[in-house]
Amino acid sequence: MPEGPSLLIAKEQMLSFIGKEVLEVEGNSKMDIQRMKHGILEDIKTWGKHLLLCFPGYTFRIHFLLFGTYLINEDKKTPLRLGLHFDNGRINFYSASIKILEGNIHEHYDWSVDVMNDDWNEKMAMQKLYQRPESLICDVLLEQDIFAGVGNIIKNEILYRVKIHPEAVIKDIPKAKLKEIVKQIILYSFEFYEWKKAYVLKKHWLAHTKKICHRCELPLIKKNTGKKKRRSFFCSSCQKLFV
DNA sequence: AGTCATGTTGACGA
DNA sequence: CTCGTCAACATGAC
Repeated sequence: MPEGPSLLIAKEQMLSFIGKEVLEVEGNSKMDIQRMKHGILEDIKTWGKHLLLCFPGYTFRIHFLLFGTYLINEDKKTPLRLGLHFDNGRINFYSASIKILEGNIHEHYDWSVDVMNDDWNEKMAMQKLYQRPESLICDVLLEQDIFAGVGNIIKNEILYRVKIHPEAVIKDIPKAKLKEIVKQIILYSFEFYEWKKAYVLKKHWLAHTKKICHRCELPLIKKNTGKKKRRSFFCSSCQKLFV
């Protein structure tokens, strides 16, 4: 469920609950989820991979981690982490991480680092890249402080698109190319969003989980790369360490 | 059936 | 203090 575009879809599917009173709360979360009972859901926001249920004076932050899911007006067998009932339906969250953020939500988040947000600031992202010349591009793309919402799929797909090797060092990548990478992150994230909504996301993957490079027919390399050791799929012929 | 993965945090030791 | 490593959480696709 995780990457940023999926969170935006989740939010859209829950819009009808905004402005509604929470009539009943259930679930095995250790947080004080009963606090939401009789609360009015003021707004739903997303920041990167965070889904934010905003109430007056506090916000419940839902993070799906690797396995988290949600259902609207449906149940499944796995333990319910959090269920919210409204007069027009209900939301169930499973194996998600839940935290409470006190006070004004804007005090907690910098919206300009969220790649799906209208306030996304490309220049700030570029500056943060320049500040990390020794980092590998595969690590930096997953940094939520720089590219909130980018996950491993987006990482692999955009590096394949721009023909940059995941183990390329930032300082070896020309600024124009770095800028192209940052622009592709935004472009691809919105394509991801459209494809996911249409249930055709996987068939548009060019690199992630793929075995063959469709450009040169050579086998794609599968390797855990960088300090984060997350799996990368790449073509060692098409994708360059130095440009 | 066993492996592994769209993720993050916290503990621990060097 | 910072860095790297590891465990923990927990589900479903293959």
